[in-house]
Amino acid sequence: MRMSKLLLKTLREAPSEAELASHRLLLRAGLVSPLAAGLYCFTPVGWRVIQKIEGIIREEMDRSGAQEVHLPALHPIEVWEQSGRDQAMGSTLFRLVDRKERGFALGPTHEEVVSILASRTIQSYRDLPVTLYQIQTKFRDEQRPRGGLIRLREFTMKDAYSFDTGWETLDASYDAAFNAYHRIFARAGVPVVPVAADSGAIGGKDSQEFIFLTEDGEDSVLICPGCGYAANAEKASFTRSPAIPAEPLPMEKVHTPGQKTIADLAAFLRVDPRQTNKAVFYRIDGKPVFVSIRGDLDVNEVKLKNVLKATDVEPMDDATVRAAGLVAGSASAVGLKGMRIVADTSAVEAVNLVAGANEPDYHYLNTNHGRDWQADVVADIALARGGDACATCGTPLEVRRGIEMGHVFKLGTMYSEKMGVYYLDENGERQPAVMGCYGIGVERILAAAIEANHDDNGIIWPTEVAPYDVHVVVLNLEQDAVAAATGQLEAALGDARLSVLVDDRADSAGIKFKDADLLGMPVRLTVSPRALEKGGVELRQRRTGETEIVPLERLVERVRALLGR
RNA sequence: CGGGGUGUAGCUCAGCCUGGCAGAGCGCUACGUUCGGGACGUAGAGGCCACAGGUUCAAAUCCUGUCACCCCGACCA
Repeated sequence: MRMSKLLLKTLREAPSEAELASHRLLLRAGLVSPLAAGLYCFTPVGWRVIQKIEGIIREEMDRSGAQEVHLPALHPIEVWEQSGRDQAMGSTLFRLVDRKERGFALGPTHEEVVSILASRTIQSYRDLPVTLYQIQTKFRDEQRPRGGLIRLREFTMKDAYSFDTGWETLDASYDAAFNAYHRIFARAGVPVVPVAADSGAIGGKDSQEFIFLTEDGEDSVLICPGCGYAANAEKASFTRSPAIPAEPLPMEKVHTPGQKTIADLAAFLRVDPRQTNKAVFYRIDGKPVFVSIRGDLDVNEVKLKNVLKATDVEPMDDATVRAAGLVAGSASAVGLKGMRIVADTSAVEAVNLVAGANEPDYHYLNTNHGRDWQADVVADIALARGGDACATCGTPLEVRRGIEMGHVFKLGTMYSEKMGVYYLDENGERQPAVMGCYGIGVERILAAAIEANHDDNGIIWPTEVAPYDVHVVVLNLEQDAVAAATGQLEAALGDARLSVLVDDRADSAGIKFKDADLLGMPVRLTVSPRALEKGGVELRQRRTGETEIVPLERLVERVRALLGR
């Protein structure tokens, strides 16, 4: 490709809207152009990278035994009603109506549709296992698109779905996808760590996210430097610091004027926060719920949601708090009636806790579960934080930020049953297929590849996703020797199936070099009178900055070696 | 949806406080000179100052409302 013909406009300065390095470089290098929040146009160079990434995904998915299909992005709404997820998805689902007033949705994911396809094509255990995948545009009306390509409203996902006869063989399908994912991210130049993830209310079993660790990430993960345990913030388990041991003492009411927070209360009474009982009010699926947890801990709303098998958890609004007779700052489960009480194990195991007296400016000393109050549900609903002890080895956990690049998930039979994916087993009995699902965000790989591979001058493409293998800077193209060498080199590289971008523009050398650095092809060649005098063309590696003069006849060999082909 | 910020040329921004001809740099077009790290000269093109309403002799500027975009939180690839 000759740059004089290429639709590409690089920018000297990045648009002010961009904060993430990847977002800035995507715009500066002219790879994308914004259309609206969460919607981007890809220019020819940007699109080449997307295609490279999709190519890697196809190769690795095919290699893992998965089969590519293509499903509609436009779904009759009935499909979503059948699974019940038109409710669960809520306003994330883009909805529309056709000319006959029939309801449709733009697919945010494809469990339902792939299940319908599977239900018609899978009949016998002999048809299983099978893994289907597609590379498809997804639509989600996100609450907040952000970070350039990190969070889009229209994006490309490689989504795969496995169908097995049982949980045991699902493990093999899951592992195959897991391994394919490692290879995909490695080839795309994106370092990832798998972390345990929440499997949600769908009732699945194992779930892991592939996280690209970066300070600018939107997710928090907890990682144990001791044993390698890693989980996202919602899922992470940890060992609570021990309760302060004591013999139960009689409950006692004390005056605590103005003490509303745990910190104030603990200081006022000169007790450890672990010696207090924190009260948090929620509205869960429309009903008030009282949550009790030891004062030094916080509530993990995802764990809470899962424990109650709820779909909607939100803090209780002030009006409801008042209507329920709760006294914010002095509330506790002691004597509480009229709502469900959920307690973290910490609040139940500790002895002699300070708790609210449900009366302004008064608290009780020495409250004890079982004697003074009774939880309806006791469970692990505590949020892991940095510094908390690893549940496995006790080492303090570290908090890291990251971006979710992929997600693998053992779904089980929920969709099979709702969408009717049944097979006949060896005994002729009808069984639901056991499913798994596996997603990768294509644009996110592009963004993360840049995030992980750039310097102050621009992008440094990992060789497998670079839009072109070689960037040729031509200086003094008007000189016959330079023009001849350029043509010769272009042909030789082309014959060797290497893709080449030739900067034949009538711009100054400085502009061309700056653009070459910004665009980030792994190998830059400079064809110029000066280089030709030295016996060849100048080869510069983008990543290291090393330069060398390479004779034309040895060029292909040298470039191949550098690219690893 | 809550909180914060920004809307002026393709991009970065000044002008707004204190109302009075719409500006600079970069980019773009033409010609000439340059030609190994974002060159120079000359001449140009390019604007509904986000939108709507109001105040005023007069609004980019003051007031009200709306919209869009970005950032921080709850959701996800």
